[in-house]
Amino acid sequence: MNGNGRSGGRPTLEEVAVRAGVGRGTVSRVINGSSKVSEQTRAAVEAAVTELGYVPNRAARALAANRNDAIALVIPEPEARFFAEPYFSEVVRGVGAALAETDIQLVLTLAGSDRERRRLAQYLSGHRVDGVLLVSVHAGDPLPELLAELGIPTVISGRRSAAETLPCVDSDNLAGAAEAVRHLLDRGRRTIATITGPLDVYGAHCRLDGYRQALAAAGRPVDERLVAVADFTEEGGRRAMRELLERSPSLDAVFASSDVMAAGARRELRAAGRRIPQDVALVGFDDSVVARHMDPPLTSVRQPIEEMGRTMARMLLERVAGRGGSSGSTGGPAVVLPNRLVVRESS
Amino acid sequence: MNGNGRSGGRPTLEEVAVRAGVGRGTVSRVINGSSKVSEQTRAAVEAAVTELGYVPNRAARALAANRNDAIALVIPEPEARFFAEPYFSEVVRGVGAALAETDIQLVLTLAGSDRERRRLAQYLSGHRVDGVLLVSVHAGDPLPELLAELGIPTVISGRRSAAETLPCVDSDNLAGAAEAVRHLLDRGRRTIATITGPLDVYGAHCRLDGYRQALAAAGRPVDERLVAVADFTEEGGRRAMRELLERSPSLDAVFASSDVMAAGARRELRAAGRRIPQDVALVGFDDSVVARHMDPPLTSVRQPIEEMGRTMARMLLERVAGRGGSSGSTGGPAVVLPNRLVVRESS
DNA sequence: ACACAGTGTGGGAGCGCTCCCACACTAGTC
DNA sequence: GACTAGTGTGGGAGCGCTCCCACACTGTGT
Repeated sequence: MNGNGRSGGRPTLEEVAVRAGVGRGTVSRVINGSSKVSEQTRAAVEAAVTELGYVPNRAARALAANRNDAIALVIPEPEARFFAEPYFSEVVRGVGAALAETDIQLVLTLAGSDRERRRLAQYLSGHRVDGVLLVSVHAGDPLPELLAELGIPTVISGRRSAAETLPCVDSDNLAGAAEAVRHLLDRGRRTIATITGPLDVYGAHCRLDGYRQALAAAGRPVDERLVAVADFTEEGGRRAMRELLERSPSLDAVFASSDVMAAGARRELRAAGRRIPQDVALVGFDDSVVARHMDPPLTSVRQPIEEMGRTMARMLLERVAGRGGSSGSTGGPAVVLPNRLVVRESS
Repeated sequence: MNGNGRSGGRPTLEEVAVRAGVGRGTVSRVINGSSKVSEQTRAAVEAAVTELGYVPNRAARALAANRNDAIALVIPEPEARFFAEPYFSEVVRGVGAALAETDIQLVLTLAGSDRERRRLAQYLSGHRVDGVLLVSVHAGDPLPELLAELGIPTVISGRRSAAETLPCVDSDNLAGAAEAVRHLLDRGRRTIATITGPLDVYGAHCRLDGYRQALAAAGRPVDERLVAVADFTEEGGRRAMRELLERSPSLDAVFASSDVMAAGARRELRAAGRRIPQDVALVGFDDSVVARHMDPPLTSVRQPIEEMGRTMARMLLERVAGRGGSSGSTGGPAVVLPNRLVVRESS
């Protein structure tokens, strides 16, 4: 047992106080940026802090203040979709950026099975974090309600329905999809099909609505035979494309609700001897690595994922800070960020 | 101000003790699985814990025990290479898996600039995590030494040199590269070129060595004109490919030290009118999304990244637990995991 | 002269745990 | 029967903070 870090270890508040010739309370006030400290005293304390290299002990602070200076990012691990793409890293980066200025830790939590998710709720109830960020929550997930009951501030990514009640950050799926379709129309495409995600996923639903609205706005009728529902997988995209080609052989453009499905569609189009973009223009959604490296590179709708992460973190911090008081935010708790079309050679 | 969680809030150790009709010390012993508790008492305490739904307060425990039950995963944020690929998610997943059984938190830390990294060291020393996982550390990075000085157990991913002194987990870059080259030889390729990463990166160096050794083992001379050094970027790969084609127009295979560079090489090969794999076989390294979605799909060396993460976490936990004692591990602190070649249509 | 609010400051109490010493009780030894 | 060693247990002390009450000390109004 060598030095356990106590004897001669990190300086404590008390030691700083002695050094500065003031009381503990005063040092605490300075550290926490409280008012009511004379300029002179503050300077003396700050000097002592610097000299001693004082860093507050997080655990002690948490214990005394009943606050943790930590938030959790809960990730539904089995969700291949979330993990596969830059999505994950970008969200993390955004959240990290928002937290960089503050003194708040990011605790990562992988919630795999349903059992693990329940365990997680208990874990979180140990009041180890001040708030929770929930990514890609499904409609039936019990976690959000559980957290609400526990009184833990929560922000989720992506609305679960049009009437989302929880604070959340989403991208404008409808507008993004509409822009993609408008782009295809502008390029002179006449028969634009779409491959959607599962329609019980709200985001997928919105993208389909965007497709419809863009066509309607251009005075085009929406032919339901040009709509194929898939499941966000490559194989699903492929199957959907096959269906579409059978139903409407004359199509000259496809808007897929995800890049991965677009990749599947591309394969099927190739197999059918259609050239991209000469015969059929193809647009995806997500602007993932897949899009950039596809052959030809895929035009895709880019979500501001990093910014979404940043926004989520900021919203959560606001909520954590203002807990109990009037939540403040006027209107709904949903922030919707704009998407942007990245045009490449596939359209 | 509604309930602040104190009045009638979470039960404390004391309350459990009263309920079970024992002392605080005894409950603590049961909670921490200590020996020296009679079976009867243990049962009584466990019953009380369940009835009350007791969850230990992490902060209090940390404060009293001078331990945190948390480790940090430090990520060099600006490293596009780390962030771009599934690498990140897979490491996190592996680390998460190793931690799932334990009660240890994963704190994510993004260290951007060098300044931020220094701040981080202080942060880590004050915000007390029990250990640190460092991913993709460069040769000149001061962080590992800083952490050693602070006495914080550390495990890094990837050796920085052949004589790595820190505990680390790496994949067998040399063997992986050798396998890739052997595969090309088996396919009957005669003139195999390679595109390497920057040779001051140890891993890149190893991959080049693997290339050389595989050729040597097959009794082939190594022609230095078939070696082009790049920088792990797509554009770099492209330039390197151009060079190679100029120097050795008759090459019929290329082993690139990363998928991204392979993607660049592929573009250049296409531009030069070479078909893949008929004219030139192409093999990458990393088995990233890029590889799977390339056209044709890219044969690539797959690193067991998730397992590396798991191993790192386990090593760290071991070190955290056995701090001060004889570190135990026989021999070096480096664990090297095997790579695996994933064969696809590009070769 | 008095009371009074306002401003800075010191320090007690306590957050919920772990550590460890003290103690009761048992069982074996001389 | 007193002495030791071992086993299970209770509870004091303290980890390093924040919270908040008490106390100067000042200035203003009566």
